[in-house]
Amino acid sequence: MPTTPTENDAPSHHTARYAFKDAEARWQAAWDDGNCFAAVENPDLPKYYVLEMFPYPSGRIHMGHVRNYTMGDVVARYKRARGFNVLHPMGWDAFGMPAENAAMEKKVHPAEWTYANIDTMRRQLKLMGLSIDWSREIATCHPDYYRHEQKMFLDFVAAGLIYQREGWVNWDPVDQTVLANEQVIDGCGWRSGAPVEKRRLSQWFFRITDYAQDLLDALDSLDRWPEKVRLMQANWIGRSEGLRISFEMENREDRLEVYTTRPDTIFGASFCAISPEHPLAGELAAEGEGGNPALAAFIEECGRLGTSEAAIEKAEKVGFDTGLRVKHPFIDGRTLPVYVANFILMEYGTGAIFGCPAHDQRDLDFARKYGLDVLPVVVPEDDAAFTVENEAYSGPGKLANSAFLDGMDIDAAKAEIAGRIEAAGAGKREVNFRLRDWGISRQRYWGCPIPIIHCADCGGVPVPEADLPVVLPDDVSFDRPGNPLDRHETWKNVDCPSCGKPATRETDTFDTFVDSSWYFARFASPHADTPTDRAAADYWLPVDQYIGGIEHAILHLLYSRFFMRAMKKTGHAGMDEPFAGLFTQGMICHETYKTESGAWVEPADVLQGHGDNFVHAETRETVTVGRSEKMSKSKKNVIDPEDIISTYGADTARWFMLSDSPPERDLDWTESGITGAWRFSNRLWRLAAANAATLPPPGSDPGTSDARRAVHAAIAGVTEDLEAFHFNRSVARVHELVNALSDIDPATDGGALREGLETVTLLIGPMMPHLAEELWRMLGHDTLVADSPWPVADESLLVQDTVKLAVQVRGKMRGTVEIPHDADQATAEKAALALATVTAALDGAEIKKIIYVPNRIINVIH
RNA sequence: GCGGGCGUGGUGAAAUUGGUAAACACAAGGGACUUAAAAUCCCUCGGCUUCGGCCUUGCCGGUUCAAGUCCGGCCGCCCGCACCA
Repeated sequence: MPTTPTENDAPSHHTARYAFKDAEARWQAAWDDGNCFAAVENPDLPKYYVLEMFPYPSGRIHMGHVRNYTMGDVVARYKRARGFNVLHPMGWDAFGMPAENAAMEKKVHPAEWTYANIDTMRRQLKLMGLSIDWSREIATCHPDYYRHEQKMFLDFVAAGLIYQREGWVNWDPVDQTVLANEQVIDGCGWRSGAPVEKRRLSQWFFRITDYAQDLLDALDSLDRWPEKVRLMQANWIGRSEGLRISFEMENREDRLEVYTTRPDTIFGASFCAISPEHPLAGELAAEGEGGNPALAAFIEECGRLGTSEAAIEKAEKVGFDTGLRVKHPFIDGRTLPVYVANFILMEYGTGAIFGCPAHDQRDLDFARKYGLDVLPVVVPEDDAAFTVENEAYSGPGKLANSAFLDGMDIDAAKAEIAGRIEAAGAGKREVNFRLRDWGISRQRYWGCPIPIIHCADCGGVPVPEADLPVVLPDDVSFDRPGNPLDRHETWKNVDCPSCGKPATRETDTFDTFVDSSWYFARFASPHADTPTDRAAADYWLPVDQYIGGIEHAILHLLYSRFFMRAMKKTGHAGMDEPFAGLFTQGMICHETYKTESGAWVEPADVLQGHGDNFVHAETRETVTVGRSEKMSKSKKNVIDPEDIISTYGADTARWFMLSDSPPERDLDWTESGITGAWRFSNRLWRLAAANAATLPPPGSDPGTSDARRAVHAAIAGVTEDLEAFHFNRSVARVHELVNALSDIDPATDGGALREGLETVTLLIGPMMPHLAEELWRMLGHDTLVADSPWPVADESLLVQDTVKLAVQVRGKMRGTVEIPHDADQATAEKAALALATVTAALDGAEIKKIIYVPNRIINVIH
């Protein structure tokens, strides 16, 4: 660790330091006393809702939070200064697994653990000096919050937005719960990292697929979202246009429904394949005398292989010839074998395909393995000798070997087949989505109870509204794995609200992503008796600027978009899209250290020896410096924000977070970076402290000094950069301004220096709010920067009388000339041609052309 | 495999969207102040140079009066999705 700066050293102007500890506490109290950041609906003012993704109360804040909330606070304070009625709230995403893990490991109740963490993190966030309306604080684990979630669930059920069904689910064997598709990453649970298994369970689902098309189309309207996030969502929704074809089967009355996006390749079809979970597969295994034991065994084998997603990905493509054959729809007398194949997904399309090996790699692998025909039916143009060996061809070309399609391009052939199939009543055009309905049942205690009672006679009965909320029981134990609600007899066993007979509560709780799918709406009216107060929600929503990590590009951001639509349908909100503007920040990275034995080492335990040699402080093992990676406990490369804040102050931490790296990019935590920020805050403080006493009073004439141009250029520049989220450039411009102010002679240009110091104070207000208040007071003001309007640049000062014009000869730089601003071409030419370097470069040659871009460049061509 | 992004000094980066490449900072080196250190202040800081200049934004080519920026082709990293028919 660096030397801790001591406060209040010698009073010399060269060595005195900013006493940040006292100042930061003092100004935070002043903002509280002034109730500065309380948001009140006011239809006469333009509103601006700034929101950072709310934290999970894991224990302590980390650097990612500091960066996230600093950016949000800059936006909130800047917009306030620009006259907006700003809403900037904070809350806690407080349900979830870590609380239960803590309960199991530390024998502490999840609620107690969670609320203690919230207290710690609230205290830490307050140290940062954020302009938050704390009166709107919410925690999703509190019944005052989740009772409204239960109410909306019942409304959603009534509106047909929710259903219950049994189905295959992703089961996390470590967390002992179901995961949504979005929560399975590379075949493993997003939290536990354990390989996910397949289980069949009864689950509640949100009908997000009903909105697939709308969620896709509306992405175009989100013009203040990163292109990357919109693209990721579009890919996730995964729209595909194709054709459902109904194949006639030999010796069977029913038909085989197949979905394809390549109907043009129908003449190249050499087999059909169905999922092991397809009903037909089961029927064929059971039919006839004694059934088909080999097929039944194959299906069972697929089920066993398919217990983990990871296994599926590595599994070889295998099939089983059922002996059944289907008739080719366009070739009389041609039939195709029907296989059961392990790579066909029941959940997509119809769970059945036709295989065209020449134009699909999977089909080709399958055909080679089972000796099926490979007939190319799309041939690239100008390739007479085209054949398919081990690589399927999926590029453009003309149809061949395809009867009436021959010579067509792919699109025409698709249309032709679709038209004929539809005319014959043998299928129809169909749109399919990759997106699945959102399964929200979790077999966990620490979540919002699903307000349903299961009755043997009445089925799943909604809990009557009068009985809401269904509150989690406190008396639970975590000495056994599984869900304690399941074995809580008095909580679980209740009478059916419909018929009065004994019944049982649903013991599953909501996926915590449900909690975070509407919290932004609750912030508009956090104390309302209903989920939302429509007047408040209609005033504040949508969130104008949302800020958070890219890791939520799909999960949280897609769920919330769906939830907003569901709330609109049930009258709880009036719009479709929750977030008008989205900014995704980069991560905080730090160097990693490893011993020879491969163990990670904390930066504090590393000693630097000679040059680039590092050793472990205790063991003296050689330590190698690894590449910079995302700060994480497992890699032991974390820096605790509270240490930094207590050593350097919140403003220094905030300033460093905004400096150097563009906010969307990863930021490398460096010791020198934070000390640099600390030195700058002191330098600025000293500049003001050294001059405050002798400056002319507030409101004095700034005079006509040239220095004023730098002041107003800084206003214009910082304003532009903050609007565009270019915080690192704002920081650079403030540096430039302070450098310029340091050169002003207070004796001759005191008015200009006052204007400059006041301006820089207001400009850093959103970024280093405590220091800004301190300087403002020092400069003789008794108002708060937090209540002060943003400075306005004097346009007339931005235009310089003369400009330095770049001079080129045939595109090569030859020097610059100083000419009047907006000078005409003749003036510019005369000045340029008078330049010695220009005459030398021309060497008497005839000038053919002169290109002149006023105030920028002049290019002489010979 | 499919989709997307990125590549600029020792380092983080900037470049008014085609118009003086390297702003601002960090690190480094030199100096001042100091018994000394810290803090602070000043200077140097892309490369080569015969001191005239020449070269320089991953590599090759193109468009243009002019290319870090636009187009084509390579190379290298990073991210997302992935048996989706």
